[in-house]
Amino acid sequence: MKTIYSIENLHTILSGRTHSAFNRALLSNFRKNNILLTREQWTVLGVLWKNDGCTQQTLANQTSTDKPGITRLIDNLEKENLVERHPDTNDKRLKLIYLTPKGKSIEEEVLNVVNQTLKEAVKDIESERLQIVKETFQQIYDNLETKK
Amino acid sequence: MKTIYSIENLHTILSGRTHSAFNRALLSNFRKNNILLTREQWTVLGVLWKNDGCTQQTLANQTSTDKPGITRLIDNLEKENLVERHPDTNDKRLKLIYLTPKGKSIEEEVLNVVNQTLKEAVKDIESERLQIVKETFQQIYDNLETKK
DNA sequence: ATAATAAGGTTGTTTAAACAACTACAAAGA
DNA sequence: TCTTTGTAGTTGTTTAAACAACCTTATTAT
Repeated sequence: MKTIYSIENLHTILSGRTHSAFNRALLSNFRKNNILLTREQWTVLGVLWKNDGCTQQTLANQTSTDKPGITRLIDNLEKENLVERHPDTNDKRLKLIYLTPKGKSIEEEVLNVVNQTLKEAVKDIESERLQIVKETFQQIYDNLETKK
Repeated sequence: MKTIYSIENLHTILSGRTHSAFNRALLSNFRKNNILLTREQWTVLGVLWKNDGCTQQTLANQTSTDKPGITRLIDNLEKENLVERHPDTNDKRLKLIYLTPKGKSIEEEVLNVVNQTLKEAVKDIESERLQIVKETFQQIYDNLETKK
């Protein structure tokens, strides 16, 4: 069983250490700007800012969160008055999630902080290398998910 | 404010989607082999297999887990009879974590499943590109952590 | 038309991440 | 010596990940 790369280094990549660091940095930058959101909550809002009024299932698909996760994220976003659940009148199974005025109003501020944090993260890294990272991560994701 | 790469794609990388997929795949492969461990528990055991009897603080440093996290991981590993806490006689603050015979015995089996899962993950990906991913992730991690 | 199947959401449970607050002990300084 | 400071570990809380079980409503098949 020949090993052409270091398994340990690989595991370090996939273990989520850098992902956690990004999460911490983003949360810290949110707090500095008095934004009381988590990364996951922001991700949900990010979908809604482009596609207001979509279903929870759509949110689940577009954020790679499972259905129970979306239920709880929406619960918390509702408590903060950022979104509202509107039952669909045609299909009573569906709940359409709409941004409140408050939810709409924070878009620019939040995106600024997100972009700023991403810039910090990739400081001094060539875009060609980022492109390779992006493609490789997509391929790893496909390798792991499509075989099921 | 010029954007030379897609912020959205970047966020997808750093959001942890691929990391979660790897976690799921590893857990699934563990279950198929009747190994009742999580990725985090395995990571702790991985340190102990090389450095049995180290302190919880060492485990925290080497696994990028915070101290409360290690406390609970060790709690669970102790319940499964995989490790034991031994208070240090010289420095009464320290607790040295030792593998039990059971904890030692599963090393080969667990590492086989981990390696197998890593191979699935990076199937058909050139090692040069993995190297770039590794280096880039290290740099992102440094960018985010060293500025604090 | 009715039964079976599928889809959308919710609830419950375990494990982990992050952070604050705390206890116990050790080391350093006055 | 005694006080201060630092280190190691624990407990508590909120949020999220994963997964199973469940309820309700739609759709499909017979």
